[in-house]
Amino acid sequence: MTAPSPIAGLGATIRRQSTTAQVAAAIRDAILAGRIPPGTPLREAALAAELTVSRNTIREAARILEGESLVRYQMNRGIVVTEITAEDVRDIYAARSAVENAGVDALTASRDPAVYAKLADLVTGIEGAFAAGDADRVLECDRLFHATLVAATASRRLSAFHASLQQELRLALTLAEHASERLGRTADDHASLLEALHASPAKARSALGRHLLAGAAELQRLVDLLAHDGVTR
Amino acid sequence: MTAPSPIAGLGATIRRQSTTAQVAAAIRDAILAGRIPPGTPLREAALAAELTVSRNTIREAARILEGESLVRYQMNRGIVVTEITAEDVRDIYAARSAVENAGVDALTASRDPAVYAKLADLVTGIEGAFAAGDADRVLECDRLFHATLVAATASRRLSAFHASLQQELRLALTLAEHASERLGRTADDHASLLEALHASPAKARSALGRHLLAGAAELQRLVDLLAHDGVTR
DNA sequence: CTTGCTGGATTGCTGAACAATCTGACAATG
DNA sequence: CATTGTCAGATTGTTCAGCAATCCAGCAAG
Repeated sequence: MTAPSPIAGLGATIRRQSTTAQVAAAIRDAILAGRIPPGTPLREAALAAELTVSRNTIREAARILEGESLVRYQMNRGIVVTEITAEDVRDIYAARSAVENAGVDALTASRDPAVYAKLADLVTGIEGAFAAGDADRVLECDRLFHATLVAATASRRLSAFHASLQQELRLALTLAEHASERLGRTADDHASLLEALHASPAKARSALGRHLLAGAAELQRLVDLLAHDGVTR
Repeated sequence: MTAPSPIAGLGATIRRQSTTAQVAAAIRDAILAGRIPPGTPLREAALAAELTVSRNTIREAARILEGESLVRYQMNRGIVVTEITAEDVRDIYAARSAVENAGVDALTASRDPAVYAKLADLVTGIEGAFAAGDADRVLECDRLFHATLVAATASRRLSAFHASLQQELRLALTLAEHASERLGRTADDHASLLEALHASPAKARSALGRHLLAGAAELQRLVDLLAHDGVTR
């Protein structure tokens, strides 16, 4: 089954990235870091010049990002960074709920101690980062916590979908440069959530439901607020 | 909130499709219809000539299809129609199970009679199509049945994800030009599944689980079989 | 206050080009 | 005879210049 040359255990594979992929990554990073706010039209010529790359390459990269719904193509109007509405937030949280509940089912069925350990680590990670005032790391650990939960389903596609949902949420979060009150509750929530995961499936489900609902409500409020101020458009 | 010119109720919107979108649609159809079997490399120049379109346009379309995972890009080797493995089938059914269970939860919570009616219609549609020997329509109704179930969650993203999963499965099915035995059980399964949906959430979940598991097993067997014959590659 | 027009900006798509890379075959080598 | 080197042809990755269609803002006219 393996390759005919089991010479060395050099696990390192040479990674050649296409220019298109690099461009996509660059733009993605810029968007997720909030350097390009939602609603901004991306001028192809400008981007091409900026990245010293052909306009066609930009377009291909944009198609990729469109597939991740980070960006939308408007006919004859070009590329626009996706704007997240309160309705979108509701939808995303509904989807997350469905997917993460599957994770809960898988975990409470397998009771895999490795997963529980990882989750516990992440909870302490959140608490530590919060104490240190490192907002980015709090969010990162939060993301990983939920990703780990979904990973318990052992389905690559579910994990990918979930990652995409979290990426979209991050898009909304860029508007809200570190809402500190939100971070406060994050730590407590995850601790009690983990507790519920150790208890019964039913408790876990309802705890997760509450956790997500709270997050959704807060983010929705935020999005609505900023939409009224009309920073973009 | 509405447009400032509520003149007429002409619901028809002019639909201008980009060439890229049309090309993507054409290729997608060809793939899903089995006209281009999995594993086939798509030569850009040939496609461009065939569709009387520029090579760049083909590439953009391919990026779109890549996002739907109908096609993969291999560095310096170009576009290849995605091949589905038995492992993929397992993964897809796991994901479907998670998503459709969310549909079950939503439906058994709302008890929306409209949804039940639609599902009942589709079951009779399956039975009718099967009696008439119309395999395509059977599969179509099957798809719609499950899509309707997921639609009960009222989440656009969940529905989109589910549709994508079903599209991937269709990719595997092209190999198996109408496995007639499979169709036989489909009718019965859905009828009893609908019954369970009327009963309790728990019954519905387990019925759905059995239904999907059976489908997965059959399709996996099929894929493995065809993989050994090595029709492609 | 709507309509019509106009010029500049930008997109959608094309067609040609060229270097880098892959593929398969064939010769050379030990 | 299995491995390695070499070479030509095919194909991809990317660039470039260009043109028609479309959008947009502003301004003139009704």
